Amino acid sequence: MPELPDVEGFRKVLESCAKGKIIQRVDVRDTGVLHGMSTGQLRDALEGRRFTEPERHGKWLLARTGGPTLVLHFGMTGQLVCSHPDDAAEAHDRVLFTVARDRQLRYRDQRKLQGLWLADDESEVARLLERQGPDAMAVNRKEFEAALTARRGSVKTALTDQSVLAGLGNLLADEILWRAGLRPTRKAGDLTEDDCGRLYTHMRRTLRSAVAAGCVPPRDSWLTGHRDDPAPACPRCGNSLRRSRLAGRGTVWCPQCQ
DNA sequence: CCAATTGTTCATAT
DNA sequence: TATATGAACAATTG
Repeated sequence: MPELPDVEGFRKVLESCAKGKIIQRVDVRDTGVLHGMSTGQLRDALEGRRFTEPERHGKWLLARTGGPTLVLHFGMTGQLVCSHPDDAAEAHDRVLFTVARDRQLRYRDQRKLQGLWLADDESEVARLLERQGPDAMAVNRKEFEAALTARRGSVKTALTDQSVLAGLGNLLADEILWRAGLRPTRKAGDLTEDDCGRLYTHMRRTLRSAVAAGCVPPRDSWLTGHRDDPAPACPRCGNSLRRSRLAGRGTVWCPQCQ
């Protein structure tokens, strides 16, 4: 699930649930999600600290404390939820942060593809994010165009490559390309200035709606709402959508509109 | 048992 | 070097 809009939603969960609150207790129920630290090290680093304004870059969430920064990635199935400490932990609640008598932030993840990192200072934060391109929400038109046209591969591969542009995943890339009327297989380097402009505009519009919804919404008018239909039809022209495989991922597109 | 799944990374091939 | 591909990671579903 988690692409940029989902992670932005998790950032808001962290903000409303825990910003300004002191971390009273850290409970690790599954050490498999900890990267490069032990339970004790995580506790020692965070307990007694206060969560400050959280940040997001691409699909990464930075939980700052004024001291060490907790860095989170949600893989395909992770989420961040705000619960009551007395609520029974669910099977996939991996780490619990008690921040008030009645508030507990939970890192929940079914598959444990990513997890939690701890950065002692800004240079360690930078090291963790060093391979990330500009954030898809923050990038300006010129940077966007420069990043894309420098690529020789397909435009979909470029859009989902986090080192080119950070935040777009498989669903968003298909959705944006469909709206912009561009085939996923088009070479990024062959895009005209007009193509790039359209792509940028649709990326921003799509992101804005998806961030408002907290996910890439499976609406009827969106391509995403039909990609799992048995015989998917294009919500714009009604023709059958085509499925293929690109960059190792399931890709859906409309041969008529794109 | 097989394939597939929204993400990332690594090895290998081109 | 840059890019493409498939495997691996883990867990679950069809």
